[in-house]
Amino acid sequence: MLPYIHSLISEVLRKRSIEIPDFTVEHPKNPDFGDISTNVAMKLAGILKKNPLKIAEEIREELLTLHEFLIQEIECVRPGFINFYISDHYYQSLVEKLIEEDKNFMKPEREGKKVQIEFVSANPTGPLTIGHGRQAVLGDTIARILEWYGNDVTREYYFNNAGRQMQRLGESVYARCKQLLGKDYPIPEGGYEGEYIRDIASDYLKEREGILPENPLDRDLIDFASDRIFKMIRETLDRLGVHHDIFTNEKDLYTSGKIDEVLALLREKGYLYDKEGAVWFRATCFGAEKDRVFVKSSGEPTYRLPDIAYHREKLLRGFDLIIDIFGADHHATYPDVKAGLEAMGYDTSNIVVLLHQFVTLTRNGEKVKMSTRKANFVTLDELMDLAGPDVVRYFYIMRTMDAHLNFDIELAQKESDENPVFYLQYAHARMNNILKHSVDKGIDSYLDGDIQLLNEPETLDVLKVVSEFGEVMELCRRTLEPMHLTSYLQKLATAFHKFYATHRVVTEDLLLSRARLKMVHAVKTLMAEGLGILGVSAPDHM
RNA sequence: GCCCCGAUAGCUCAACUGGAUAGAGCAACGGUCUUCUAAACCGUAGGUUACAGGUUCGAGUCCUGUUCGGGGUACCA
Repeated sequence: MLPYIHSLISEVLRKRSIEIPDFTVEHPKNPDFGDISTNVAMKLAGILKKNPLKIAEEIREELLTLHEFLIQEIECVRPGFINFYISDHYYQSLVEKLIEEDKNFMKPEREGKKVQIEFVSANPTGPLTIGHGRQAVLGDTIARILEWYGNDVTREYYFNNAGRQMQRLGESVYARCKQLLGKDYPIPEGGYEGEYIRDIASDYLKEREGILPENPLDRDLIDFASDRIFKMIRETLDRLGVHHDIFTNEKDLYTSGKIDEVLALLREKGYLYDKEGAVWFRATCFGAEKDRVFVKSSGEPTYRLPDIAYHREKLLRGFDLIIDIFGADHHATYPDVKAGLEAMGYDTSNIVVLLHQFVTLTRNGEKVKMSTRKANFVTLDELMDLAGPDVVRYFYIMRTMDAHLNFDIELAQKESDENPVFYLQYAHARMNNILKHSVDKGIDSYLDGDIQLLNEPETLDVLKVVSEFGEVMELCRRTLEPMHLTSYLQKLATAFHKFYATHRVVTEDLLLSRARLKMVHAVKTLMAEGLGILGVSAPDHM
């Protein structure tokens, strides 16, 4: 509806040969200002050097000649706003549209882009934490939104199974094995101290019949440990409803020679130089303050190099859009990756980096400091034990990724009432129950209900919220912020609960009952669709 | 020092590209179930949008500076 009004106004201006300014068409916060409002006259006031209210009146006159039946009334107000009142008929018609289009309600033409989205990407050194959870849900929900638009989305997990972290993991398991064998053997400095390490050590000894390799950095030991941890990670993600299509590991980039290719290309373009035994990249050519080391004097690459090689692979794989989701701590690294790619002559404009702020955990009103190494964290699994996957998913995307997320353990543990998720699910269950009740009452069909009977304010308010669905989805896609959908569904549920409280659906009045049942059916479809995009279940009973 | 995020009701947070009287939930207080689920609804109360300037018809939103909090700024990942 908003783009439609926008185009109507543009048409009027074009007809009058007035240059079209950058103006907004929106739903005003205050219902006294109509269903839709535009500031076009005020934008034109400066250009035309005329009174904005006068301009508004002129545009209104012109619009009235169009005899647009969807618009009931147009009014011009104080500084120069033009407010539109949309006819009830339009809102009522949405009920039929929703039933007819079902899951394609307000969905535009298939976009058909190839999208790759990388997220979570935690190295297999321990269970996923609450911090990883935010990224998992954020990435998956963004993927669902893009899929809704008919894009082909690849969910990808990139991990490092070759570096120093893996060595520390091996050493830690090794130490635990030694201890299990009755030896006094300390966990190395910077090693992993979690209980899961002990379990892995115990299983390792069992499966290898008590034989421990002599070298703590033994490949078999490390692989055993990382495989075990990866299995845990995948089970956790599975439980959360997050499924990656591809797992890419850093080790393969070395064995396949991709790292060397990048070095050769950069060398060829003249962006590398040797200094103090290390290989340096001229990051300053791309706006960085300092040049960066790509290969240490020890001969090992820094993390930037495989990151660049990996992203080069992504570009070569031919995606229309590449999305990376990182925690705020990565904010300094992605400019280097982009610089490296540009140095090789690649266009990085289709790479979008989304940074989310951290998750802080509070327990008894105090912040809990988390560290995987020290194992004083709450895992994502434990969180799901407390609150269930639906609540966890919802909580993670309730907020913009730009803001810190405060996860209150007490609140998560609390039974339902304070959980906004239940509010939505309850609305859905209620709608389902009404439909079920109508069957019990012997109303066998309502799809031929007369939508013109849906004319009370509370009923139309529900449909007004329904009318905004397309705009909200568009907003989610544009900003890649699923949060807008959560607040929309809250709004939808509120409108419905209010309708429910004022109007009884199934009554003696059969015609009215049918009309209302039809609306309930339609809104239930939309609520289920919205929850589905969020990856939250829509229960029929609660 | 420099870079990135944030600061809005007692608490957790909204406010779509600058729009009209800054909104929800929780907590507090008061109402509403013989009728489709009260996990709901209605009402009361709660604000100098961290601070100071600036830009304009109009600023929570944009610009500059300040304060506080988080994260970066490695031959760690």
